[in-house]
Amino acid sequence: MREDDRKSVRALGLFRDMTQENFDALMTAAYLQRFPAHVELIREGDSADFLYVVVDGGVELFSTSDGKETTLAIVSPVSTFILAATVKDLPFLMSGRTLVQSQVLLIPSVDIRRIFGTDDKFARAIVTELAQCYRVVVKSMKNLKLRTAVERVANYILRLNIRAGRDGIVTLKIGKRNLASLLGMTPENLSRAFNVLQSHGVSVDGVHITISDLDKLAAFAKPNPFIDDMSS
Amino acid sequence: MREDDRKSVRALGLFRDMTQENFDALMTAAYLQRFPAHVELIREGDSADFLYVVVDGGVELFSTSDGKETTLAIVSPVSTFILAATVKDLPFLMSGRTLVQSQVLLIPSVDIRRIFGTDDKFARAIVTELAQCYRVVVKSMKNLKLRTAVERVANYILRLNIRAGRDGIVTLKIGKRNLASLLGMTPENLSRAFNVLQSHGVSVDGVHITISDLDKLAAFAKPNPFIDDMSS
DNA sequence: CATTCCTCTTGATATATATCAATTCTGCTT
DNA sequence: AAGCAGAATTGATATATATCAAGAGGAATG
Repeated sequence: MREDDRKSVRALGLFRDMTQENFDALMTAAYLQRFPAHVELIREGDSADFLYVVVDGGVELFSTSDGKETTLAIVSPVSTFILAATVKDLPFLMSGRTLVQSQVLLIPSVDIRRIFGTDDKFARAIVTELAQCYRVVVKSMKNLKLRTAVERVANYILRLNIRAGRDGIVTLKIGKRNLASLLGMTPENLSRAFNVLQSHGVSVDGVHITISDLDKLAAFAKPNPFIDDMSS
Repeated sequence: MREDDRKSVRALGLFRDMTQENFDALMTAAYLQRFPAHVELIREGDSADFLYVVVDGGVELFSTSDGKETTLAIVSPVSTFILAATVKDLPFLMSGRTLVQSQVLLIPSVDIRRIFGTDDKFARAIVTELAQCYRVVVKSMKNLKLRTAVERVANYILRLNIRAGRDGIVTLKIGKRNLASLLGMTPENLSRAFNVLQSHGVSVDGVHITISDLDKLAAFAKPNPFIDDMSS
């Protein structure tokens, strides 16, 4: 494992405050692996033997039932996923596959649970992380139940814009097919949503989105801090 | 606070393992209050000054945006709610109102956070509880994204049946208006969903639901353990 | 450079769900 | 017991979203 990869893992909220000794123990037990694109890393229902950390690339968390499939989250570097299954030692509720070639750190769940029992700072960090995850899903739920498909797309663009520096020029970092599934709609409908948003101050050219009239877009999207704010 | 109420709070996963001393400290700092039906206990965006425990009655957690409203959960006795906001000291993401006359225990968040820092067992219990909450919302999300409205109703009936003893006779414990909102549909559509389910082995008379053909219902609903199992 | 595959887009249509309006039902109050 | 208010149902219709089918563009491959 490269030194700066190790540093970026250490910098995560989850690992930042634990003792150096315990962090080293975790890293020694862990495997850093490189996977090609479109490889299934975990499958819904499997037991949670590892905590996963996306070090490089990107992972899609999705779920399947009765032939249908939906994307539940996109995990970008550097973040962990399936912490809840790991700490509860219960089967995964989601499957996960690489979107592109990715580097993933696999930390054995038994080590996570052992150190959770002995390292107060780590235990506290897990609480913070889980609470954060919970709130993110709740927001996502509200987004889905309280907004139409076009509104969800509009607010997604607004959130991208904030993360990209509020200059009105944003680039889609995931494919439109994935984005559609994440937002709970079909790819065809996403295409049409972009067309609708042309009359609300947005123009889309491939992965490049330009917000020509931010006020107009915001007036349509009606962003809500308790759905869209990433920080709280 | 009555002795058996105190006992049922103590029996909750969250409080079961903490020291008696710390539990007593929490209970001393807490207020047990009785509220009439349809009283708003917490409002989205307010700061989380208390952790709430529904001791008796029932509480609806809901959210509002741009004039629309949706029910996110129904909390039955004896359970806590808004733990995540409490431990992170962040604003509520949901509002909460009593459905019927209810007894609610309010535990000051500062005491929760203080004892979380000193009581290992309590900290561990919070992790378990948050992980559980997280998994429940994820399941709810999958239910919403992977199923049609009628399928959600069918699976809701199946889950009720399991909790009620699998005898094919279940009773709705919440109003149909609330149920519709919880399942992400209109009351009119819930009515029609019940009609559709008549041809799949279900008959509905007011709050009384009879499953006349469990296999037929299950064949239609296609229940999925990673969405519908309460225990995992 | 052409081919192929894949994603994206567009149009036509079907289905799911919501809305509006009108009753009916039900429990509660007086 | 009559009346009332909220809840639930039903029908008619509108809107949102999905599906099916076809075509257009783009990047990888030979």
